[in-house]
Amino acid sequence: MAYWLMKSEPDEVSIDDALAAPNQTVPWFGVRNYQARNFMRDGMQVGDGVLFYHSSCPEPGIAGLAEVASAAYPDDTQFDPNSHYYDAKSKREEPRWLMVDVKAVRKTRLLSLAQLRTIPELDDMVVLQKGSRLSITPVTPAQWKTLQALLK
DNA sequence: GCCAACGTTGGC
DNA sequence: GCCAACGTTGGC
Repeated sequence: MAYWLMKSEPDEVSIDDALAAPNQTVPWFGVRNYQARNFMRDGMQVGDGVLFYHSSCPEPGIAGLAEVASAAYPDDTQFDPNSHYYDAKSKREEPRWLMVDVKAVRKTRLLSLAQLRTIPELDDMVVLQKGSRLSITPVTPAQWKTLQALLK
């Protein structure tokens, strides 16, 4: 069992959108970073815990809890010339980009980035490191436990 | 809108 | 393989 933080722009897919989706599950399309892809491909397992993070919005922070609901599989948007996520260099026989399904568990109070930075136990969280931009980052069991207590 | 930080591309 | 130039992310 592993834990992850996954960023989503609420204008695109918010925790409310995910909760309203069929089976509270959304495909996590649009990841175009190799490190993040590799986390999905090599690190994630069905049932892993997910912190649903809202980014690029007025108040960025953790907005909900979710879980990994599928293994990694090809992200079809890479083959769609009309998609913002189209990648002309990716071939169907050898898809470059993958996604997983994410099932929303519940909405939480918004634990803002500013608040997260004040919690000493979370100092080492990857997402809080200077210059961190990765849209998917690992979370340690200790960090997860701390956050669960805060988000009860 | 600004800009720091990081990732990717491509010439050499 | 180096590295400059460019593109993107994302907080502010």
